[in-house]
Amino acid sequence: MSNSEIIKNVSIDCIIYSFNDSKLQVLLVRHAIGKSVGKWALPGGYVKSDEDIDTAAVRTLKLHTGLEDIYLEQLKAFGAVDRFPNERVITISYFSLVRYKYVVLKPGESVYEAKWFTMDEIPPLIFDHKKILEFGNSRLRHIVRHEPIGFRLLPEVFPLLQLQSLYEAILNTKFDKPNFRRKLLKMNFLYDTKVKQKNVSHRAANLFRFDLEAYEKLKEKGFTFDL
Amino acid sequence: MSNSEIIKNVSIDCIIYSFNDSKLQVLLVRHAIGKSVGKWALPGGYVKSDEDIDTAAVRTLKLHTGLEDIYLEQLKAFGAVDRFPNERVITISYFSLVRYKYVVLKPGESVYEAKWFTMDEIPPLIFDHKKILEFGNSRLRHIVRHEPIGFRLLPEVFPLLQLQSLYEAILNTKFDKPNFRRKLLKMNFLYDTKVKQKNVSHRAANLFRFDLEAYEKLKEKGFTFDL
DNA sequence: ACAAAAGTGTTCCAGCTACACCCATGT
DNA sequence: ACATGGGTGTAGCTGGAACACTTTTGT
Repeated sequence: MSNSEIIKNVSIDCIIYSFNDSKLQVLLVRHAIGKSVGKWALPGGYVKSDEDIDTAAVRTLKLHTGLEDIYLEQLKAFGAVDRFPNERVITISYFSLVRYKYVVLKPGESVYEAKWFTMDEIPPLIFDHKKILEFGNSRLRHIVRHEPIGFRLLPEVFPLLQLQSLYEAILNTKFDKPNFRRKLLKMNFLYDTKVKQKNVSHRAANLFRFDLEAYEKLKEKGFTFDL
Repeated sequence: MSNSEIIKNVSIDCIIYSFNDSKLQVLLVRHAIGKSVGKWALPGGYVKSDEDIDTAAVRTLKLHTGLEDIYLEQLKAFGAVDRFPNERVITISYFSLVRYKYVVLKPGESVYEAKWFTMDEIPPLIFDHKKILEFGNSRLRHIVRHEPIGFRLLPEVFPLLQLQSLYEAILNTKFDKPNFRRKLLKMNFLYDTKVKQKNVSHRAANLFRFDLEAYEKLKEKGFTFDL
């Protein structure tokens, strides 16, 4: 335990998304202490006086998922006077995309259960966490169409159809398979590993990898991802 | 002066944009009291314990511009440990678009000068305000292409070419006049008032008005503005 | 008459949509 | 053999880019 103080008025909450079983999932925890014992909430915590807010978010994320070096972006600060009972706490929300299989759920301090939920299973949440989650969802839908971040939810190599289902699930649409394929390949940041799927009861697909470096170069040249 | 307390660890800073003389401008103020006397800064202030953060932003905006009911959106929280000297202050930045001619600059309390600057005239700023401003600029460039908010910087009625110059200035590009015109008109949220410009030494242009209601309806139907 | 900006018309072409079709692999 | 998804080809349409052209107003 660090010996540094916390800032009483500022907290962090993280929306942690993953993709499994063809569905978008979000990580929730049940509080083991404090006013909200037993209730579900977004994983969160306070900011320490000697750490940056981004560092606090990384710490929170690691605490609940064991993961570091993850896509993590600030979402929005929520600061209604009455959002937190009795005290004034402004929360800064973050959102994060993780690869489902890499996460080993381990309830951290002050939490006795951590669990993935699909969007139609979300239980009642404490405070304004439902609002935060909804805000995150709409941001996710937006950003996923304008930046190639969907890859962060998939294994490092993946068949194209899996990428397509991911987008279909998040955006709630259908894409034409041949056209989706061509469109993405033409963007030139998907590297064909030439490795094929194993043990599938149909023709094995080639596995692709997202080439971040190639994407960065394209972006410098004015390319913008748009789906 | 309100009798409510302020939250010591949380401040608000506003990036207030306007458009004049074919250029994007931003409002800066010079501090009259405190550690940064005489230095230029983004207009800001503290959050009171009995007001929402959005309310604090609206209050700050009104203090410096006299304006209410303005486009104002949260940008991002900045919370590096060392961003503020000696104390720990996390700031929540907002950005706002106003109509230049509606603003009467009146230095408020604790500020002895308020002034518009174009982007290539920005003086040194206190703390991390330069970083905040740059973040705001890139957000502005992004949002302006994906939501029709450019109108907030223009008079309520405007000729199309003025809209085009606005976009050209913000995005630093050139558009083809006929094509720009057709593209925007086809979107069906510009209402032709049929009123013409006066006293211009060339054919008078029709003045248009942004029809928010029409735009909202289009959005519901899945339309997305893209420039 | 001329300058300057408003506004219209039209050609050409890239890129997207829609859909038909063939390929590979496990049961 | 057939079901399932992988992957290619292509005809047709749409919308945007480029640019020529006409119109209106003030000096």
